[in-house]
Amino acid sequence: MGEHDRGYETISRAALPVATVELARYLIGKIVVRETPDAVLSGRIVETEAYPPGDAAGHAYRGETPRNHALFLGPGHAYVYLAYGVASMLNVSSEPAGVGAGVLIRALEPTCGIASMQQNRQVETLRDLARGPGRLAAALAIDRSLDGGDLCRRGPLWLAHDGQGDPDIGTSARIGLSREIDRPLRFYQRGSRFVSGPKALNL
DNA sequence: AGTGCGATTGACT
DNA sequence: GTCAATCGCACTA
Repeated sequence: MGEHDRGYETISRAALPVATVELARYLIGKIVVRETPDAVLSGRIVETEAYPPGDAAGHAYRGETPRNHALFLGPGHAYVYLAYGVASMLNVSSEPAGVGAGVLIRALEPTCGIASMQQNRQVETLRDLARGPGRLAAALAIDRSLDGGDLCRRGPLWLAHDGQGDPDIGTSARIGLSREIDRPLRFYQRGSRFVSGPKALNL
């Protein structure tokens, strides 16, 4: 491993919580690494949402389809889909293989490859590069071609530990849903300015 | 085969 | 604060 990725280490499958809500909390403070032929991009996860089994707002609620197949892989696989025909969304699959559930990654604090992210987003402001799920995917050049990928191995897209201590985690209702709107399944790093949503939701 | 609808974003009043 | 853009996919017929 070289300086270009700050020596990040992969997160083993065994280390990932299998349960969706636990995984959503666990991922706060972890690193998403994106490797392209041109650059290595990474950011610290500051906001997630859990979509556990049986959740009427989850994409797996009506059973497995070609689109949501990746949610049914074991923990630690990428589920990427296109929302509103405009924005790609990155999720981490959870629960044992055959059970459809996952965690949406909603915001990152950029750590490496910031110049490339600015190029990908056509935006300069550090705070706005990956604040929001669609922006995050755009910043890291994530699209459906990464759907189903293994996030526990080095490759085009993977998860890493960072050296920091455990962050202070806040909880709230999820954002942008029309169903199951009151469940406290959104998690975020308290006080982080890289968290999306109304500012009242990052206290 | 046709239709309706988002786990959003950015531009505008 | 409101609102349109945009398209893959699940659902209905």
